[in-house]
Amino acid sequence: MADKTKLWYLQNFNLFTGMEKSTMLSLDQNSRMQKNAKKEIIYFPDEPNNTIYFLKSGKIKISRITEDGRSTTLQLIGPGEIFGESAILGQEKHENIAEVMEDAIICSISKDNFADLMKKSPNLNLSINKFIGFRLRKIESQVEDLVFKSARERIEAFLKRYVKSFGKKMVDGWMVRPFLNHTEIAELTATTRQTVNTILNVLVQEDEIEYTRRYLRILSEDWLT
Amino acid sequence: MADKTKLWYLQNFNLFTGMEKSTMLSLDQNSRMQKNAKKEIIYFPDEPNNTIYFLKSGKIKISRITEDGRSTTLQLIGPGEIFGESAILGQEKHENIAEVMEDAIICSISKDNFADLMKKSPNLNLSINKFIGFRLRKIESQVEDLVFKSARERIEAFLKRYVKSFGKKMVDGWMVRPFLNHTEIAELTATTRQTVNTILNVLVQEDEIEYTRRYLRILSEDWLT
DNA sequence: CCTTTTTTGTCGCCCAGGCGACAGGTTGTT
DNA sequence: AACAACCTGTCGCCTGGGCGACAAAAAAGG
Repeated sequence: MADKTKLWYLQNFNLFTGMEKSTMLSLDQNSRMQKNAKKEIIYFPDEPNNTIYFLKSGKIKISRITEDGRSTTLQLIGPGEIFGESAILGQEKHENIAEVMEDAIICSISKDNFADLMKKSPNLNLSINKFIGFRLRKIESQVEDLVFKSARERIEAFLKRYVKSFGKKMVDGWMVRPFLNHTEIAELTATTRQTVNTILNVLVQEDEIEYTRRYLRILSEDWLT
Repeated sequence: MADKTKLWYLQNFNLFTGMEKSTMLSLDQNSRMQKNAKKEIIYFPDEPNNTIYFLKSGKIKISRITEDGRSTTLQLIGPGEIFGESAILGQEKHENIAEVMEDAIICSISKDNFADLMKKSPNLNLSINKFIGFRLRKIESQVEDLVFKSARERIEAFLKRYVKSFGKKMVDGWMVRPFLNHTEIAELTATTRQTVNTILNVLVQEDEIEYTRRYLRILSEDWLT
């Protein structure tokens, strides 16, 4: 379990540490920066898939939508992570939707340019492989959670991961701000808004957490493990 | 939908078509063959992860087990596919269990040798990337299914995929043999033995399928789409 | 401020499907 | 042929949690 939790925040390793100077340089030359505000969509399903994105700051939500409009979140992308990586995995069209959750600064590069870079830099290749490995394992454990865990367990597990990836350690526990609303948590945990609400309140009752619309605080360090 | 179904059998592309002769040769030299009977375990969770496997014939089940013994199947590997690929994705220990479901012939190569090969052969690298891409998308749609589909829908979807990947087209529909038992189907669809039993019988009533312990036949071509 | 929109909080209904239990079939073994 | 081991078929109970509905609170916008 300790190991499993590690997985979710280890991924924040910097993709470019130890990268050759030349690679960094040509990455710099071939990429472009953009700013995107909350709620903007970076890509839609069925759009051609030819760009890799690096998130400098903000948060991106990768999710799936059914024809009848229900939606579930597959990944939350944080600063230092990449997304749209399916382009280098030979996928022609997006199947997911990428939406900005918190104002973001994004750096992007065409898949062709990136493929060239990967050919030239074994280090980059290795890092990317590792990165994809993380992704794969994350989704596998998401399947495991869906199959074996109750709604409450999924929500708790999510809170822990979230606070570890995005929170700060304070004297009196861990703290994240801003925090998500109930609908967003529901989509992340495959539950409903109402259930999230109830369970969150139970956790408050039980003095595990403290939360408002602005922030979430985990009171006891122990609870995180 | 048509496209989504495609995904599940497209993966049977041969990893080595268009491979350089030299690569094939050194693959041949560095790999070794083994035969494994049904129920043998190829690897366990927590074992170090330093081999890539190619399945020549038979079937392998990749699954996860909880401490209390419940288990769910993540992937079924068929002839022509690889498994244990997480080794090249920087994972040190197995998290899944690989079990032989039908007597298998397996070819294996150490991850170090394989990494060397990949460095030398851009084609291999490309194929592997594609392959990993398929894996990733499969699991993503598995998450989608778990979240949005009913037990019946999941079982139906599974039958369709299964028969398309492993079945033969006959004059009077599609046919697979041997077929799985109810517990195995339950683990593949995240349901229970009893539910599988009931739904299978409903499908027989409705003249969609015909099945015995030995085989499964899909009666109407239409039903498959 | 006052109005509109977005979130949160709570209830009650309802049902898909998990689970135990047990009976009858089938297959493999010696 | 008889026994063991496994697989299929069926019932009935029981509950987690989805879903609609609506009220209260908070935030946003003018």
